[in-house]
Amino acid sequence: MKNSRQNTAAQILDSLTNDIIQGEYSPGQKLYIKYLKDRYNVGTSPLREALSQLIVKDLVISENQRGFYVSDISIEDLTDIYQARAKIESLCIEMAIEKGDDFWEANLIAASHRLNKYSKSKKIDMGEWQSRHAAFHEALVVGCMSPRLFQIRDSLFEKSTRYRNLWLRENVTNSETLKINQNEHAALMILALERDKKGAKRLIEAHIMTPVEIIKKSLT
Amino acid sequence: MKNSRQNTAAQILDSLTNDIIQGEYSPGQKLYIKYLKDRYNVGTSPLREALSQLIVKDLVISENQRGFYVSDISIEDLTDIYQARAKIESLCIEMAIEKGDDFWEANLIAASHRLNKYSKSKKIDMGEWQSRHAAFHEALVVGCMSPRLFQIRDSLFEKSTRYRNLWLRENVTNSETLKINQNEHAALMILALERDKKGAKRLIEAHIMTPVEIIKKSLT
DNA sequence: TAATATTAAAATGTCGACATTATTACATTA
DNA sequence: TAATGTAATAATGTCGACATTTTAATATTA
Repeated sequence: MKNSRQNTAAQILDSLTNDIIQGEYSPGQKLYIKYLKDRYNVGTSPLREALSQLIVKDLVISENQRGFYVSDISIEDLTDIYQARAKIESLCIEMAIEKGDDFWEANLIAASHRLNKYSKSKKIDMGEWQSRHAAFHEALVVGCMSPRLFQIRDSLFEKSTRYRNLWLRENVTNSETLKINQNEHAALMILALERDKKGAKRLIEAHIMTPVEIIKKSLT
Repeated sequence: MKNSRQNTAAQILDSLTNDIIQGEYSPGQKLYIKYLKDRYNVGTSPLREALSQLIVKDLVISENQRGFYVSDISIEDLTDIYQARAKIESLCIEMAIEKGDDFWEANLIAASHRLNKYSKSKKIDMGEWQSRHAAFHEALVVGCMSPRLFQIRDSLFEKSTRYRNLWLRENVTNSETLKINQNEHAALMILALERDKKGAKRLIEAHIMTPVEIIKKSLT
């Protein structure tokens, strides 16, 4: 079976991206070509093509003749990424509130309901919760209708996920903070439906910045 | 002489990026591996590594077993990119106005002066003008102090440059529009120094969106 | 001993070869 | 003629080999 629509380079890119984000490789760690070839069972070319793409994605850095390294992390970078995320998300929501139509509203209400119901259920699978959580936030911004802004949003989210996961490694999710979170989500939806741009912007920025202080502590 | 701090892949990435942005290759054009190898005198590996990076930069797309193509352009993409640029630039200026200190102000005044003086000179070299123009806009936003937002700003600028250059191929720069432009620059600086966020945001967004309609016509 | 030089080992980056897949040109059939 | 099948040509994507450079280990000198 030599199938799969993707070529080896694309597959290895997915695996590597995931492994770096999940903290399988530590920040700053050297990525030896030979080791990676063995581990993922691939040849030099597709591996290096994947690493080249990871450089552009800021997950890997390289020095000529000195190889590849997982990108470093820092508190400055953490805050910068979250700050940028907050501002972009805020921008998307502002535009969504300006442009959003009935379908946007309906879809938002539905996504909110799905997240809300699941948050109150007895046994919570974190994967499922994250999926519904992401869907809710996407429903908020999708009305802004800008592919480029979504792309920027996604890439910033990917970068921030790395920090969040490094933090999750040591901390189990607190159900207390989950409830506060849930209230904010409800409030966000209402502000959006009321077309309250200022209020929605203020809240989403605070909402996104909330975990920063906690993650900061884990990093020191 | 086998020097240069960069490796072949990095060099070829620069050349290819430039050639695509300058319109050396047309949108949608197929990029044959063999042709590129001959043209840039490189082997398969570094070439494919560069092409892989160009995919992430949205300048190239690839289909498995069907090779690489220069990314297509469209009016929708043109407007989306410029719109996103306008919003990001606006965001950066807003943050710069909030955070900017005396040095930011001084540097802004200086950059404005350099652009202004050159714009009034008799013989204008377009390269030099663009350089001073870019420096002025950078002086405006640099106060926002966010590496990630700058990165986003740069990548969007690169993408928009492609459209602008495609347009410049057929149209010589109009000295009339240059003057209107120059007035806007002066106004921008004043608004920034007065810390008028709303005014500066409104103007910069309009300023960036100005060329869109003209480029649109060239594309049809 | 500390600093420098020398050698050995290891890792990187580039190339051309080759198997696989896609495309084109041509032939066959209805 | 149009549609389908077949052979040939061409292009892609992957691999391992190899030259070059870096790193580590060891020896030499002041």
